[in-house]
Amino acid sequence: MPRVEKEEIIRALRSKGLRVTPQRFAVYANLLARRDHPTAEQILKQLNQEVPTLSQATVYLTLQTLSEVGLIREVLLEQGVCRYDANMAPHHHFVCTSCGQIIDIPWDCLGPINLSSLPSGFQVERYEVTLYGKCNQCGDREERSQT
Amino acid sequence: MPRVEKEEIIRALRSKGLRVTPQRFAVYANLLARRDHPTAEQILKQLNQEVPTLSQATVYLTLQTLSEVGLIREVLLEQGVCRYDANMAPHHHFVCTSCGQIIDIPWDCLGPINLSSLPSGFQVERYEVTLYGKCNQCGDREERSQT
DNA sequence: CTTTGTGCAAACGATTTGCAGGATG
DNA sequence: CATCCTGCAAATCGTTTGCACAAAG
Repeated sequence: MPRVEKEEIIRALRSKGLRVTPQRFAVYANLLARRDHPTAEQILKQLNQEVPTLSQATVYLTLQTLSEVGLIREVLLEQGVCRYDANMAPHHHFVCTSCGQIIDIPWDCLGPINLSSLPSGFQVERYEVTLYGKCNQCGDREERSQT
Repeated sequence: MPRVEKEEIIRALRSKGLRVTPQRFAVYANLLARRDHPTAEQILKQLNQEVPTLSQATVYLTLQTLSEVGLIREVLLEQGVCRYDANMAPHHHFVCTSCGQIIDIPWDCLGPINLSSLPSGFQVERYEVTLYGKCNQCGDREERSQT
């Protein structure tokens, strides 16, 4: 769990012109501490154990706000739910087709993509790769059952 | 508009064990003829001009069915809506950050991705790249306004 | 004829909104 | 103390479901 300094979180929020409220702090800190790309509901559920009164609307609104100012990003990989990620470093995603788990893949694990034969007229600002397959655990499980 | 033979559509549906109904035919044919990754609602709206009585539920259900049997695929690139694509050839997507347009990028326009330095334990079955930037029209527009 | 598909309307789940009171800078 | 944020509940939006009837093979 990458512990992030309180001060750093406060600085980040202030730097975007956002007021530091206990709710906003809690949501952002929670997301920074997780690597599982939670949904708004999952964040709410987990936080309600620590900060008993955190309203649903606030979580949704806060995530939207943080996303707008660029402190977090949306991860859209399944129909119907929006997941969030506080890892703003460019990176790719691996989606396990068995368990649905989403794993961050550091940018340098995939070589740079050659865009030179892209039809002209496209100005690419950024890109990301989504890999689909079996994760460590699901791959192992499959092998064992085939034996 | 890539015209697809009626017979071919019927054959495709039958090959998946699906009955050929006017509604199913219309939805699939419509999606095959479009390159704009429409939402269920957009398909419904367009078809209701030709086939006046096509219910909302049928469109949603049909898209779900076609997606399950592998004749079409879901495209999840914005929060809250599911778009569909009848182009089943592997390909990438370009998303215009100005107009939101989604454009298919043929597989061969991007060189193969080097997966060799991926941490072990990942069995990649397939992948796709999402490019973000300015499309032809939006890029031009921007240049002109800067002059 | 058996089974699968359709239409309708109600149900649903995730997310958003309006508004009044509360906290931040 | 002006502004921004929160909580609550109701509203909204995309999608799904139950059920009775209709159509496909």
